[in-house]
Amino acid sequence: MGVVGLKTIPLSPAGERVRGVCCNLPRVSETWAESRADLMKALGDPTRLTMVASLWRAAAPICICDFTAGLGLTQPTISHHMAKLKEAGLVESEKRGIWIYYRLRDKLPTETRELLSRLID
Amino acid sequence: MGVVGLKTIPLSPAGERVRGVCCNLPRVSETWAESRADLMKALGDPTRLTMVASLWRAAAPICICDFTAGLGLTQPTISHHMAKLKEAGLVESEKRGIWIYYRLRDKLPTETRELLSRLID
DNA sequence: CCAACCCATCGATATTCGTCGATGGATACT
DNA sequence: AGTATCCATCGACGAATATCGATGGGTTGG
Repeated sequence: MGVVGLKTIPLSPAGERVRGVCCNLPRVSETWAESRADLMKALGDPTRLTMVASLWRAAAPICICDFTAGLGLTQPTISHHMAKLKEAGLVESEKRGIWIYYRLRDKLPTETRELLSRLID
Repeated sequence: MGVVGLKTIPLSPAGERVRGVCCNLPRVSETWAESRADLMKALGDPTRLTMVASLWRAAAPICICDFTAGLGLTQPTISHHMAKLKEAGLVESEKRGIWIYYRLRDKLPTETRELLSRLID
C-alpha cells in the first residue's frame, strides 16, 4: 500500500528473460505520483501554462481582465482556469476595490518553485 | 503572432488602476506554451508519471508486462500510456525477441532532463 | 505445427475537460 | 439611484481521455 513495485529478480540461463516472469520495478510512491500528477495536470494546458508564465515573470500582480484581453478567451474561461491554478496551490489572490489581483503563491514549496524555474526560465 | 501580450501601461492618478483599461502582460510565446503544455500533459497522469519515474530510476529497460504486473492495469491500458509517452518524446523502445524493452529516451533535451530531475529526484 | 507468451490496435463506454452564454453579486463612478 | 465594470458560478455541449475486452500479428518453446 502506498508503494508500487513487485516480486523477485528475473532469471535466465544466458542472461535473457524468462517467459511469463515479470521483473521488479523501482518503487514509486502512489501518493507522490498522485500529487505530482495533479500539479502536472494543472500545467498541462497551454492557456494555464501561459498564465503561470505571465505571473512568474510579472512585476505586479495581474487581474482576470488582463488575461481576458491578452489571450483570446472569455472571462468565464479565464476565471475557470485561474480557479484550477488556485486549487493546485500555484496562485493566490487579493481583492482590492473592483479588481482581484492574482500572483504566484508566496509560500510556494521549494521543489515546485525550482520546477517552475526549470520549466519557464 | 506567436507571442501573447498587449497594449500600453495602465494609468492612474493615485497609482490605482483605471476602469476598463487592461494592462500589458509579460510576453509568452504561444509555440512554447503549446509544446511545454504537451509535455506537462504527458506527465499529468499518475500512471504515466509512475512509469516515467520507474524508467528514470531503472537500471535496466522495462517491458510492458512488467508495468502490467506492477500497476493494477490491463495490458492495453499500459500500452496506450506508453504510446503517449513515446509520442511525447520521453521514451524509446527496442524489440528483442518476444519482448519490447522501454527506456527513457537517450537524447532527451537538456531542459527536459533537468525538469525530470527536479520532478523525480 | 501447435500452444503460449508479448504486444499493438480497434471498438466501446464512462468520465473529465475546455469553452461558452447567461446570471447575479460586489464595487465604484456620475 | 442608476449605470458600468470586474468577477465567480451555473448549465450546457462537444472534444478529449482513461479504461476495458476482443482481436490479430509476431516470436519462441515443445
